[in-house]
Amino acid sequence: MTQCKNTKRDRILNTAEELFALHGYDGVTMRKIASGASVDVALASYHFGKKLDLFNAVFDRRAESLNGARLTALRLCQKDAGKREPTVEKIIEAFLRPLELAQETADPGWKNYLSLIAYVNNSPYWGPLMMSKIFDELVGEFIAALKRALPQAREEDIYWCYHNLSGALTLTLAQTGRIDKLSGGKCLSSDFRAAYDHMIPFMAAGFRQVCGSGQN
Amino acid sequence: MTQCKNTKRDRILNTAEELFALHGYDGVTMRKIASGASVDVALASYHFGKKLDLFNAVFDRRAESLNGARLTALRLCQKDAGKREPTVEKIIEAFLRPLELAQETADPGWKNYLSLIAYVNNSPYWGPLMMSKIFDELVGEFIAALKRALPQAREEDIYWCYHNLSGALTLTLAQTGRIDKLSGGKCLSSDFRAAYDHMIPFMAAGFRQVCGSGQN
DNA sequence: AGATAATTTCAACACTTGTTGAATTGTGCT
DNA sequence: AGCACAATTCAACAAGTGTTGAAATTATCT
Repeated sequence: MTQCKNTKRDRILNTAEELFALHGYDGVTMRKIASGASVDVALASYHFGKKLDLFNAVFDRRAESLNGARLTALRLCQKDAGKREPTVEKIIEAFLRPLELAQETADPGWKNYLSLIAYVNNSPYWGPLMMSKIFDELVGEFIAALKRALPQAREEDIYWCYHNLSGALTLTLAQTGRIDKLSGGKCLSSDFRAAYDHMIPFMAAGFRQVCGSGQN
Repeated sequence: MTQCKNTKRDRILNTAEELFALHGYDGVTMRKIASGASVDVALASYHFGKKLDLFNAVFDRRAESLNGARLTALRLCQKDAGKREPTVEKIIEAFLRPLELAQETADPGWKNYLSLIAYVNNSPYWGPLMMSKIFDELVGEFIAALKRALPQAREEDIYWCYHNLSGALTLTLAQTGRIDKLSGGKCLSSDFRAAYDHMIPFMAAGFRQVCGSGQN
């Protein structure tokens, strides 16, 4: 767990994380970051170099921890399944639940971080530059597991289904609050539990529909 | 259909559309727009006022046309269903197919516009400001239809399912090309037909799973 | 053709941007 | 204490920002 030291260096990272998630890379200035962190402008450059380097530092900071948690969840559900392959539902749950946990932490940094991931993943400019280096390996593991759970599926179908999953997840991470208004308050973007409790069976059913439903 | 006059005014709109979709509001300068449109900087201000007004003009330009097409598709599938309610699948298809058509137009403006919609919809800052005024009414129609098609569903479940649909759609519109790399070229973001052909049954199955499956 | 209005360019404004080098303060070590 | 080094601030830079008013050009109409 990334602890929340109150050094100026970490305050810069936290503020940058929050502002980049809300306004995107170009919508944030070094001065706003510095001001939000109650720090001189030059200090951010001193610690991180160029603005782009700071952006990358924010992006990388929680990556290992997050990937570790998700991979552990996958390994665990594979262990639970014994010799058989885990269910599609279990695999998807392993993919998603660690995010719910992160978002529910008291530290708002994780919420901001995941919102930043959503921003990057949905951006035609940043997506191709940033997503692969951090997430491709992990996603590959999950896709491999899904292929084994759906052995009769065509490979491309798996990828299209994953694309749907990734999109729904991305919008959830973004925390736009749109569903709050649409539903008239009946649903809340901040109710992560409800979001994932609905997403998991929804996505599992979609996978089975498109990829042919064996017993998994 | 918004025609593609080559007036300088329209060139400004088209270039702004393209750049806003790619880099977001703050990632684009009036000068880059002007330069891309081979036009003086001051002309954009002359025609549209402030930068934010230009952004709104781009956002509004194709809205009516798009909403009209989607509503027509909904009405048509309702007509086809006669006295019964249309299938969940048919409703979702009416929601999505007009977008595919738009993206497949020769004019790249529609692709850019929908990518811009994706940017706005996924942004915690812009989403709440811009999405409602244009899309709430239309979305309300579709959700009402889905409620009737799934009469035993709890209202909140419908909204959560719609949220999943909206997220997957958003990532598709964004055109990040991420699936291209992930799948090693087996899937292409630019293959809109394949994207929607997979999305429709996937989403319908998700809705039925979460919202209880009557005969619709 | 000539008058009027719409369009387009030019030049400039006040302000903000990221970044840097020098100066200052703080910290840890012996 | 004194020294080395990291952390932090200050001041300033050249470049880029949105916006505007006046001038110049083009279109429109009688």
